[in-house]
Amino acid sequence: MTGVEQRVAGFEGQLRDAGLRMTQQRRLILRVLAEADDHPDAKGIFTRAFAVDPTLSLSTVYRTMKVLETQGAIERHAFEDGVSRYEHADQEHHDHLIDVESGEVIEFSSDAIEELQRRIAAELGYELVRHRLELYGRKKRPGARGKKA
Amino acid sequence: MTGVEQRVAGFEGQLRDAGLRMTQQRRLILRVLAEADDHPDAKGIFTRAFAVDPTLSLSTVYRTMKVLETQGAIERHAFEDGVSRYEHADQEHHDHLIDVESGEVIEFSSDAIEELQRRIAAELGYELVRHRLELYGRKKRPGARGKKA
DNA sequence: ATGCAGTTGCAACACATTTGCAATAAGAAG
DNA sequence: CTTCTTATTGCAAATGTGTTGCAACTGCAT
Repeated sequence: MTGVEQRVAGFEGQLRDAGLRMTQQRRLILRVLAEADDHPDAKGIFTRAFAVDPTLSLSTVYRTMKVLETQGAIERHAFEDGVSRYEHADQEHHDHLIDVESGEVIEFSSDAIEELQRRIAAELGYELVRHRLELYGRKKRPGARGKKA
Repeated sequence: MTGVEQRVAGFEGQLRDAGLRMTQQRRLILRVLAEADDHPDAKGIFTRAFAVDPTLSLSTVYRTMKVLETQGAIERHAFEDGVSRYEHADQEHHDHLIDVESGEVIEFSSDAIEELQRRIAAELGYELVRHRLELYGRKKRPGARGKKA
């Protein structure tokens, strides 16, 4: 819902407040991230941005991701494929379900699970700081109900 | 509880059944894993085993871990530090809580959370294949109750 | 004791990510 | 609008974890 323009402008303000500069490459990367509706990795971001500005370098993408993560502007995830994937952080907390066949990433959130995790941590004598929850599943055919006959 | 000897012998049988050989280095690595009560990474396993047999090579550790994982003898985990960590698989399923201050890994299991995950996946139209759940927490001081005053 | 695979050690390689460094460009100041 | 300071960039080289080709070696079945 939030406009891409506003989102980029928001990031820009955040950077400036931290004494950092809003460069052409950061603006570009920010735009790519704001427009992404998936969870691209550094190379994916680089590819999309490179299409717009062929002078951009991959290391700048990595460095920018680090800066943005520090600023809390993006979130980094590492699913089972090992590489870091990113998404902008202007949305509420959610976890991920990964389709083991297609690799597609579906976002979901569950208050019940959040609460349960907090309780489990508490029972172990810990205060929950954060968590990582990834479900790996296979799409059920609409017709099939439960286990296959 | 299970004796280290029996555990190693068990692994040995598994390997043999799969037409694989029980070599000195595998025996050694198996022993290191059986004796480990933490979640060492390849280098950690190598270091412990190397202390016993200085002719062992790191690549053998990596190769052995792959074989053992395929045999279902060990489980591989990748926490936030990125490297693969291993533990023997002769125990029931459990998840991990990592102490953000000390890095200590605590194991736990919860039927409630397992069930909840299955239900969430089902609601999204997926059959849960596996999951990854890691809680990151800070130890509560015994005296403190809930949030600090 | 013998022979055929499965295994090993080593070095080279693969890949994601980081970093040193000189050149460049934000953006504050004048 | 020019100047100046220094954050930032591109490039190449370096890391770090994990993999692999290959010749030598060794389980283990016979």
